[in-house]
Amino acid sequence: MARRITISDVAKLAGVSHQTVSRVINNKPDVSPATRQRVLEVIKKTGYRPSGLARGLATSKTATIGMVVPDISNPFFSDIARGIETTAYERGYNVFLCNTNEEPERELEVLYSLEQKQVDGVILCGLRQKTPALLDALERFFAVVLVNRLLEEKTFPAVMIDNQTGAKEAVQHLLNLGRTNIGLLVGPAFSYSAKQRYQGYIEAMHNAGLPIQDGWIHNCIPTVEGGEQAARVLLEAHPEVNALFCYNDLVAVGAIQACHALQRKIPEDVAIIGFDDIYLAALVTPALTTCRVPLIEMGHHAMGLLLQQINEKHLGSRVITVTPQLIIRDSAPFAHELTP
Amino acid sequence: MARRITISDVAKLAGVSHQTVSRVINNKPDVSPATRQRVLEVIKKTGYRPSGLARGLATSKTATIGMVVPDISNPFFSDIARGIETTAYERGYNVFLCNTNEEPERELEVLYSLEQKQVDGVILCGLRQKTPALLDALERFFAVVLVNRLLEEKTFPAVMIDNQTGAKEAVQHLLNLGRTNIGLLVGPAFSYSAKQRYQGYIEAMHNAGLPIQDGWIHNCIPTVEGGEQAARVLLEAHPEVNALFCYNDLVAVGAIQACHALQRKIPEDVAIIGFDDIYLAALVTPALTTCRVPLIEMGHHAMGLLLQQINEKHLGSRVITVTPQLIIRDSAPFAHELTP
DNA sequence: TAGCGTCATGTGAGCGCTAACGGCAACGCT
DNA sequence: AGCGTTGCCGTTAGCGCTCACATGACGCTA
Repeated sequence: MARRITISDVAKLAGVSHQTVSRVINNKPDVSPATRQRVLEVIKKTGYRPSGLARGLATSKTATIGMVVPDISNPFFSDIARGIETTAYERGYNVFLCNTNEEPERELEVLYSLEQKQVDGVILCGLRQKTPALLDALERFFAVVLVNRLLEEKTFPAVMIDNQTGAKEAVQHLLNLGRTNIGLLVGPAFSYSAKQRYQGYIEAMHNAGLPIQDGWIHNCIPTVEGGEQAARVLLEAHPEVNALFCYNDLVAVGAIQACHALQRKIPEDVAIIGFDDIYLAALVTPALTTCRVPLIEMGHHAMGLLLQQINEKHLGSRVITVTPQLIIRDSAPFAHELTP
Repeated sequence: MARRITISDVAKLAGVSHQTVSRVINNKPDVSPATRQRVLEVIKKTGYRPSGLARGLATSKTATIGMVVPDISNPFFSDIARGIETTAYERGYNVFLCNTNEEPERELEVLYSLEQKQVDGVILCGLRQKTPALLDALERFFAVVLVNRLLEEKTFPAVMIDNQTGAKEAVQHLLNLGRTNIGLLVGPAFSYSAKQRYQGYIEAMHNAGLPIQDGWIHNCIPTVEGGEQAARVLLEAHPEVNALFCYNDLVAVGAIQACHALQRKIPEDVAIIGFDDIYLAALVTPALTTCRVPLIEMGHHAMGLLLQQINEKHLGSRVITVTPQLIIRDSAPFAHELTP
């Protein structure tokens, strides 16, 4: 492992100053073609690679952004990450992907870490905490974008999902299917998205002139297991329920499992709709009707907002909202597709 | 956005030299308790944060490692990432997770990028390329660990799966189930893992004194769609096949879909086994029998090997091999569980 | 011819940190 | 008393790059 080749080594070998080498590697115009060629040849021959650390220190820019997610295994976040990364790559930025493993206290640690690395900005997906320390930490970044979460205490540019409209349309689809006894597995009690999806459910039921049955609405952990348990409890207590709108696809898969266990046919006895359209939704049996959230597109938007902030500096509380699209599959088909 | 507080600012305010501040933040012993306290108070009051860039430049160490994966959405890789990250976190290292989006040429770009950032080492999962340029790039890193891939041209420490044993046991399970017409969806033609899983299939069939039927063996793209297509073609051409061993769980899910389309009952008509036990395997219907690869454990091993290399420097061609474990579910149950 | 502007290149300093070495005082041992 | 060791702290230089400014040569215009 030899000592690294530096800009000074290249300068000596090319017979120019270190500044000329810098001009060449940064594509500055004020270098003669002959000198440029000579320097490029030395660079190629020696395999010289600029140090990103030194460049970052000198320029206060690293062309790197941080992305923080609660769980990289969750397709919801990994699809957003893909969108962010594609846009970042196109614009010459690297993405430093940090996973907090669903441990909220690690969000602060990760932010400190990213600050030390002097990333040019951060994108936070599904923020779990909002302590004063965390808000302080966010303030120290030049550019910040939130995804799927707003903060009342401080506004940042954000990319949001129109959860209410998505939920309303999902419930409307169930109503179109002739179902009026519609249950709601609403996800975590204090979840931002859950509140909005609940509002969408309420709106659709009101629009149809139907009363809200508290017994048909259950909170649940947003996992397959959480969904299975809540659906089982709800359906056992309320066998009249003939449709379920679920907080997300994982919860919906759990509800499918509960129906199987209770010998309830899907969609004949209970129609089921999820939310997100993660890749799993099309692979389970029956294939899941769901609200597709354009996750990769959200990633593009988030990176776009961050770049604007980095380049223009004042974006205030700009919010981009994406609209879910209902994807009809077997778990809640169109009315005419349902065998009588 | 104020100018960042530096070590010199803290030194002035605390009335000491910058070197003393450095000693304090690095927990060096040769500072008096009174001086240390004074400095720590200034640090807390000013919110000073050391620059990781400057530290990296001065020490040639960044306490950061790179991890390269072909597709972060694939649970196989995201689970390995979790294992890597847990071990890295415990040892004070950050993980820079880089996704090549299944574009092999991006592997080289990502490696250049990681080199600029002067990461202390890299872990490469599922390497797709092995060009001379790529090998050169790998040589420039102080520490390198491969996951699920070896290179003939150059040895690096690696974490491997005992694909052959896993495959042999999966096929043995099918034989125990009384199936002798066992098909193999073998994955990509030039895949390292595919060759070993093929060998395991051959070994088990030979052990049972059964001839190898070439028509029962198909290559396929390692996706759900690839598996669905290959299974359909194979089962249509060879309706006598009553069991399928599949390259991985995604391919197996595809095979499940093909059986449904062909009105072949699982497992009564065709028993199916996958490989990996990604999270999806337990959620499809019927739940998938598969060889569970301890992915998180692989991540722990990979990071462990990398740390050894960073700290001790000469690990040669050390290879850790993990053994898959057969997980019996509905797609290929035990013989006594099969209804006659 | 003199002065000014442009082009190409070089010199010096600084970004923020750590390593290496030096200086000084206090203490203990011979 | 003299020497060596330890503890504490400070000064200097360097890591590898970029920015700012300076310099010399050349060409053009008044």
